[in-house]
Amino acid sequence: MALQVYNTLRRDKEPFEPLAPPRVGMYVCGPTVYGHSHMGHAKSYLSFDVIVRWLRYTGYEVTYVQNITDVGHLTDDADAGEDKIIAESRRRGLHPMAIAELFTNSYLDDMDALGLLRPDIQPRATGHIPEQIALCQELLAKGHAYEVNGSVYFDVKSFEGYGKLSGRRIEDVESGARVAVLDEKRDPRDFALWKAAEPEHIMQWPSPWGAGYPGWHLECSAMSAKYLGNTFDIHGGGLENQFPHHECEIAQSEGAHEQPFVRYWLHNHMITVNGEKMGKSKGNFVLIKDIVNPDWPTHPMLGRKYDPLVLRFYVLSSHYRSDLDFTAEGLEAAENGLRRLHTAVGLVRRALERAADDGADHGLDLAGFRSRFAEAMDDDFGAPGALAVLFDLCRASNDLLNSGTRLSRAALDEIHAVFNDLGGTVLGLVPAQLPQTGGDLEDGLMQLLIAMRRTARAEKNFALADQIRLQLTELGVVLEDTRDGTSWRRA
RNA sequence: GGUGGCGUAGCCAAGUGGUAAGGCAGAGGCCUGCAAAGCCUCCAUUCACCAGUUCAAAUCUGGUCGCCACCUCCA
Repeated sequence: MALQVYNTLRRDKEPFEPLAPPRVGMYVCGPTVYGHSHMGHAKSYLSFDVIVRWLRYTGYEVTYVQNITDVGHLTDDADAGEDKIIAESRRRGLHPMAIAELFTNSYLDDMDALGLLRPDIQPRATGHIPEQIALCQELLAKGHAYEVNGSVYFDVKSFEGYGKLSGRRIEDVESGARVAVLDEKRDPRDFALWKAAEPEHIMQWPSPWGAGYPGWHLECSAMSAKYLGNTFDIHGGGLENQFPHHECEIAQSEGAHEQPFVRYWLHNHMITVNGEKMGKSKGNFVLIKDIVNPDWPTHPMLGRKYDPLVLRFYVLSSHYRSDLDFTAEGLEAAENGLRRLHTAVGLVRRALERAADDGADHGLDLAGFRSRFAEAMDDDFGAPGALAVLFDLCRASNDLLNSGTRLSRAALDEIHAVFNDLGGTVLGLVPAQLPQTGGDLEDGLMQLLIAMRRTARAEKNFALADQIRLQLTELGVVLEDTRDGTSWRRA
């Protein structure tokens, strides 16, 4: 079955047919860097990470662009309020660019920890002011925008497609109910492309309309066009950005370029925490560092830190297009599930270490596992179903390795390759180095203790053998006796 | 109020017309000096509820109830 993707534009799954295969242009709305990344970011970027990985695994040459927003989004609404980065810079007494730098680095650290592939291009909004001004001019020239008092607004009524992504008819988008209407706008639904800056506004740039700064939505239209062209294949982002952000992007891009903007719109659904919406205003968001960074204070809800891959497993255990409730229990279950996967892979790797060229074949239908996995992923990137296939393979593989059959190196290599390809390359859950083992010294000491225990057991000195094992357990180290010898891991 | 989505076992979660994947938790067994890990067996006659279409529905249609998201900063 060929890849099917759910396209928000059509509200249905459809076959994925890129503009110029095998090339795929993909743009995902990146973070506004004014705070540390939270679970919402984890879900979104993890989802698109696996989407990119699957596209590449199946042969597409993906150019993955993800912006870094370091200016322009306001605390309030499109027309009033303060730039969030400037607000944070005031709180911390740092220059806005220092804030952007600080949280860009924080973001990248978190994403690296979770094993995300870096996007091919990560353009900054402040690095693309000329492109944004040019787009603004284009829209003015085409009659889609107008200038008032040094600000430029998009004329929503001039673009008939406005509302096609979010399913809103333009008449329904009644602004003014909650947003104070600015007198200078012709229509309350019009949105800012360029805002005139007060003299004291720190982040401002010269423009044909005077000193100012770009509006909310402009950067994504300008930067996606620069790096992916006026029409490209995939645009991803969080569901909450569907309206108004993505709707406005479409208006800007199609208004300026007069050709379709994006072929497939993909939206990931949201994170809740203990059943409640996670939001800035609720103050209940859980940071990625809360969960995985050992140098960060422990979150009271969690009590301890987790391997970053546990978080990855947790997110991938639900579909990107369904809501995910974040709970301590869920994280615990994810940790156990991930361990099961890692145990199975570890078993194969240990067997591989002492495998010989001769030996039995595995007798498994590995092609069958691969094709079932592909079927799940090809159905709108169904990671949960793909994971289930991997667990079936775990059972089959464990069973085989515990059965006493001596498998040939080639047979073990083949099993290992499936775990590596599907669990590692595609899902990013199987690292080259399994997390159970420590450094060289640690492992050396463990081998010493394991050898001493082996001697004790050989001499039937079970009291000593148990003492070693029990005291290690208290230290958080678990010993496992297998037919290939004793291994250890952190509890 | 407008728009969109969801409701599957104790929990998480696949499945979108052909007779309920997988994970966690739980029970029993095997293995083990004892464990741990692993393996085997069991764990939803049933998919919020009510009608309807069909040989056949968790899957389609209509209705009811409940939950959520967006419309306002958020991934």
